[in-house]
Amino acid sequence: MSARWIAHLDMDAFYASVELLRYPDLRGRPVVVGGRRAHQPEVREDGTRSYAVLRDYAGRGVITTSTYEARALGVHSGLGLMKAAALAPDAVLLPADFDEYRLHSRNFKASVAEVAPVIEDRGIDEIYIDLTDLPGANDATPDDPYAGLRDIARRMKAGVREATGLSCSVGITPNKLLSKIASDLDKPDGLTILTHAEMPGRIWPLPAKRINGIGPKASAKLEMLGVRTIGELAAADPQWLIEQFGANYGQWLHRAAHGIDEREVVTYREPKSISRETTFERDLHARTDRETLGGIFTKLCEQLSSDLARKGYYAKTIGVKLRFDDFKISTRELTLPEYVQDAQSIRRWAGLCLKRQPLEQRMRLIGVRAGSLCKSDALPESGETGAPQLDLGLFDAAG
DNA sequence: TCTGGGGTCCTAGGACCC
DNA sequence: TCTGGGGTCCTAGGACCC
Repeated sequence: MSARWIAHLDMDAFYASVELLRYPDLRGRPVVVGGRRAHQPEVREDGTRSYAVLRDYAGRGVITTSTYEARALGVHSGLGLMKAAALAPDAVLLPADFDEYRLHSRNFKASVAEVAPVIEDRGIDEIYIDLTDLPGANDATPDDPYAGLRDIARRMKAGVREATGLSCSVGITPNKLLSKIASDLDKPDGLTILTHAEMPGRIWPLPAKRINGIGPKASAKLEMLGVRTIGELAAADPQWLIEQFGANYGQWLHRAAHGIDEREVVTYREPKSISRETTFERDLHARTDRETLGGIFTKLCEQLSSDLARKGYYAKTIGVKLRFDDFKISTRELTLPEYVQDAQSIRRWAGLCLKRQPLEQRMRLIGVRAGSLCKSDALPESGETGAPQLDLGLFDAAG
């Protein structure tokens, strides 16, 4: 296999940076985005703006993004707003404006595509780019073996800035796994190019959880086993890792720690599922809040239906998800006798799923999910869908 | 006063079929 | 009375990511 060059490009503090574009007077201040009921800035009579600050926020919600000034105070994404308020009461709080972020997202991706067209979408603020076949990618000068890659990266970064006014960080390595780590090494506005030769110096000292795919659970277990850094993970006996984590994950851990990753840059993927969920303002109970819940549930089904229609999909499985007051999650799903898209059908099947849920506990979230998707124009002829897989009388009896 | 909303992938048991 | 294996589908839960 010939060597590859894969870039990972990550927008710097994306949502917060977009907000700073329209509220430049906030530059330099700690700013966080999040909270469904956060207040819009108000314009005073003298033309200056007044902003909501964290200390005034009451209710549910987490930080979606924060500026680097806020992060310095310990306020980063995922943190509950109430906890964040304790750390940084004077930080400015702005509501999320996803339409605006999506607009900038499209713009930055389009500008990168003009430099390098083989792009894998990884959400609203990051992409992988395959640079392998780009002219000049392997150009070197006497003082810089990566002069060609550096030039490509500079053109991408300049294009992103021109298209959006925003900065991004880029990592370039032989694969996605290493590039993802590399793009984070020099944030913000960074550029890091490295190969396997630099791993011992630059990658192995990092904590194991910096590897994409080692989350809170795995890293806690690794730590318990005395493995803290990627280097320690690389030094671990692969057989021992398999014993601890199972064949698949154990083997993957070993390979990841050695920077081995053959995954291709995938330029298009069909969606596997589409879902809608919402967390309530306060916990609700199936009995005492029946009508409120019913209204929310119906609305979610309608939203899901219009999402399916807009994207051109039908679904053959429908599922519901509940999150209870203790944060435990319960899901139920059904494979349907036919493909559905309309809100009434979704609501009917989702209702059946709901009937099979335990409903004693208070709930904080409800969600509806459509799976086993099929493009509208590729639906099987009616009659081909076959007989119902389940005797629905079963559920009536179960109540 | 904890903890959003949208996804993907993996595992594992049971049903069912050959 | 004891005893197959393999393959696929369905379902629930859980880890992880942005």
